[in-house]
Amino acid sequence: MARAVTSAGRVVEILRELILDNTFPPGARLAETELAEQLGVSRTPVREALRQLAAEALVELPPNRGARVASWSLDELESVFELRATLEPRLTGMAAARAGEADIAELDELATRMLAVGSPGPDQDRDALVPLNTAFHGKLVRLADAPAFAAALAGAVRTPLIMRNFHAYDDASMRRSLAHHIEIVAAFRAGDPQWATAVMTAHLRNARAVMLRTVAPHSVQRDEQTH
Amino acid sequence: MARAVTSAGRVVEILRELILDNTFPPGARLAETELAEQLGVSRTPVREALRQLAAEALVELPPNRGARVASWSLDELESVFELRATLEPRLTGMAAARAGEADIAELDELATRMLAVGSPGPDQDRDALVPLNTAFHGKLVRLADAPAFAAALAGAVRTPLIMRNFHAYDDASMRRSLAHHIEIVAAFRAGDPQWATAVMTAHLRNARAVMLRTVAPHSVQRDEQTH
DNA sequence: TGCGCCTAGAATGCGCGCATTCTCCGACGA
DNA sequence: TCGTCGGAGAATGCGCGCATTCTAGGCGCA
Repeated sequence: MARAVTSAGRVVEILRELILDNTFPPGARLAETELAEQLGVSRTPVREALRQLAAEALVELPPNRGARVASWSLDELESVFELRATLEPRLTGMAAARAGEADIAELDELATRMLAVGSPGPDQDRDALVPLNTAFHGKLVRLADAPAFAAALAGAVRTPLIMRNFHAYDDASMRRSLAHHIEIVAAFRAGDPQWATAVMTAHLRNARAVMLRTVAPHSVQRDEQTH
Repeated sequence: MARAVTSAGRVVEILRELILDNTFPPGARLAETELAEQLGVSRTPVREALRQLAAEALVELPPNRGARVASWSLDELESVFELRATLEPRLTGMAAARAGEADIAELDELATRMLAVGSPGPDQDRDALVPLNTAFHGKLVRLADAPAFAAALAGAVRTPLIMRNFHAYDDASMRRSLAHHIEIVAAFRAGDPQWATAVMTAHLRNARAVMLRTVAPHSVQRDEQTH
């Protein structure tokens, strides 16, 4: 990602990363003064950054009451998956129709590397999966070349616990997930958008099942402080 | 809509309305100093508002270069319709499954009033359609009770020329559009989500055709100034 | 006449400080 | 003991001003 040239832009990137990393958990207070001090800028760029993040639904910003990291209820998380399950398969189909040889090779490379580092066993490295997975899905989004879809999806993916949590996968689900990437590449190679669409649907349903098992037991709503 | 209590919040609402109203056309410059003066506030809340609107993709905000109203290419507009055509039918189906008697009566009322004020003839009032139409679609969104869908859709609808332009409809398209609302209510009453889904798909395809006829002739990209 | 450099003006980026509002906590009364 | 009231401290809302960057127009030179 291109480094922002303004202070406010940098603060946005830093805060977004910290929120998605769960360094600031849902409900955590984001005090302007404190953040400004820690980041070495004045309150002004921090305020602007918080406004932008509020528009992205990453933080809540009630008037006169300071900013907190947004919380997602189970219903909302399910809704996010439902949204992805609606958008991504269709988007994958569009991508399949447009992918050239070089694109397919790139996806193949990513899927293969994910299979290598993600397969259950002594060499498994779940954290290494995150950037590869992001790259894979990002490539599909770019191939589809549908700006509004990309924007809508970006909003949906901007949710903690999503796209960033491979530790929750049991071995069987993980194997399925890795196989899906490979199969999507096969569908691309076969020039079969419907096949690709179907696999992506399965991919997301699998991810949804993992999420439900992870989140259902404990509550998602939290109200931690960070002092 | 609840009035914002902060200056920055009010500025956001005012600017958003002015942009969607096409008072500030795509490409128009939004100078902080000038806006602050006109709105009777300092530059600080204006800056924050512009940041938020930039996050909503309503304005472009390149560093050190001031804000301009975002432009939408034909491709992007088509993509917006594609997105709506993907989300709204599904969302309508969900709404159909949840609607109670009172909800259906409310939708019926809206659809009937739209038919009354929108039907071609001497009493036609295309501007009166806008709030009714917004209310109808908004009711569907609320009924579906899918927060992520609602957010994604809100982003898509925040585009000039969309949902606000009934003047572009020819008589036949207008009659179809009005009939669709009535038919959706019928599908709800019949408890048939698939029927509702299908009608909504047709509704959006019809709207898309109108848009293409409207926009295709002239370019959408513009670069006006407002001084 | 056309191209490039340079300067004046204006606009943005952001630090700073005061007025207002909120939160927390102790005192008072039921 | 519980609930209400009130004040001190802290945080937010926003106006203001300076440093930096961009833009426009004029001048010199090829």
